[in-house]
Amino acid sequence: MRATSFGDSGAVIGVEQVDDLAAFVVARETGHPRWVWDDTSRWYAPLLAAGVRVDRCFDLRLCHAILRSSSLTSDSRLARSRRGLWDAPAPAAGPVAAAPSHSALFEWDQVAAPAPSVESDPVAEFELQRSAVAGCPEPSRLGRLLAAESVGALIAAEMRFAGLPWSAGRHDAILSASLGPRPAVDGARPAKLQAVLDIVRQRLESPELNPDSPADLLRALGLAGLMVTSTRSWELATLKHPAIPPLLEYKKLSRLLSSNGWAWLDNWVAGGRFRPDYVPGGAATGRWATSGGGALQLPKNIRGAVVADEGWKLVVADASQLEPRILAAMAVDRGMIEAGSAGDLYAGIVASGALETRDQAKVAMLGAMYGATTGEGGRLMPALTRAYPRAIGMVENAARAGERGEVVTTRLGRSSPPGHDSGTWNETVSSAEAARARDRGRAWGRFTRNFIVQGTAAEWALCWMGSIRRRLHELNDAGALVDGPHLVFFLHDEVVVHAPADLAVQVAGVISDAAVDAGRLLFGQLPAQFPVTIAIVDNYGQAK
DNA sequence: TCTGAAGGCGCC
DNA sequence: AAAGGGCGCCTTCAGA
Repeated sequence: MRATSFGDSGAVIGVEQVDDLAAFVVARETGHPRWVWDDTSRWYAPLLAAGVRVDRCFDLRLCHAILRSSSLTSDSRLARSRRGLWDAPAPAAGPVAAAPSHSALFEWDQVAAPAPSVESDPVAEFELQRSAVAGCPEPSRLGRLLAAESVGALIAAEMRFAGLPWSAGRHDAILSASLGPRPAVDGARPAKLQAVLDIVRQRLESPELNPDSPADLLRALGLAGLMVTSTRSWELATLKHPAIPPLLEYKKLSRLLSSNGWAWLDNWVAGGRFRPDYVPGGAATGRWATSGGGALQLPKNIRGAVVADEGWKLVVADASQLEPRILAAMAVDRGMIEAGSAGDLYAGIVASGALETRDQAKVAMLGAMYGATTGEGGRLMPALTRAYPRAIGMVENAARAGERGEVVTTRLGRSSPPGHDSGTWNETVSSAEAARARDRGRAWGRFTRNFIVQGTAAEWALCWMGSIRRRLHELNDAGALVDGPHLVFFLHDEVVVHAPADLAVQVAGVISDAAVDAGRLLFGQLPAQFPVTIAIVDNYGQAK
């Protein structure tokens, strides 16, 4: 493979043939280059396997996706170019692969860019991206986003490499306690699940009932005189009938078995580690997704199986009330920022006299960010709007923009996907069609309303993690990644660090300091607080 | 027999 | 008690 070096002046310093990737990277890493590559996991996974860490990178595919749709770069050559190879979705990680045999690898400092040539050529793509950023109205903001997105990709690869410490024994104990022992035959119902089902069948007088089939269950409920339009748990819970409690219990247990039962354990845990396939930028808002293993839906009732190694601790941290705080800061709503300054934002809203109870404050804020129109959330909106016109005005504007088919943009510059075609609304003749078009428009408005908040919160989280990573590296700059404290889990506004016990308190400090860093990266000197709640525990189930 | 949609539910 | 945003995964079920 080939590597091209750029210098500060923007000139190409040299092009080299690379035979041993790991040795090549190790030799240059002391100069703190930024490694530019087409896909982080593809290049970094083999490096990690070879015991090599890198500080900084630039992930061309992830950054291309941001620049392709950002409203800040809509005039760029990149945004106007036809969709191509760089617009393809992330390749699935799969097993840790052998070193790639083609494409190119680059290091970069600060460069200016000549014109691109071949579409699939990473050098051309890199230069196209650099010119898009340089020519946009907010290059430093967008630059921070691209750096944050890229460091996220490094972290995703490192977390997959390190794995989440997982005790198969504890997991089995949790399953056995609620479901009964693992059945000898795969696919058979465990004893306790079967026992609960027997009671349901008996009380519904429906011995053949398949409780996993909504249609069949609906039929059986109807025959028992229970009129209900769906089999959702919350709807069933409103019914008074002796079959309902065991049925709800069955649903809970059955969910545990099918999603995180023994089959999941067999598939996803090996050598005491759970290694999810993280997909940075997997959601349109910039949130991560995962592919396989359902890592972002890890149920609370099995988190006790996440157990620190002997002599190690889990440092679990989550950002408190992140999204409303993000909204307050992006809108520069001084009143709402002030409400969050003493600790509990919702309590602060009550203290300001805007609403009566903490519960009201919470429901109203969620309603504002999600677009509640009815229910308590909808009813409380006028009071909330009076108290915090800037913050609420910001999400309202985002909603209206979405309804008009316009794009909205996060703090650092990630834009929403192209919206619905607002033109069809006026052109439709049938009133039913017009109503559908209006509903679609409003649904899109709820999406764009939430997009600016969720997307900016995702940016904050990336900056937070990036800073945690850098600070942890300072605690362990000589050893291998897993010899010192390292990130092992990320869940939108929550992180878990696996740390030697004697460093756990220091790690907690790192995580708090990093939250301050993240606030500054997004909002400068604005006095917005982003407090984190931290627990030092032996297993994840003990946190919160 | 395979595939995709729908119903449902776990997480934030 | 229920409603608003983002996801992934499991099961059933209808259609090719």
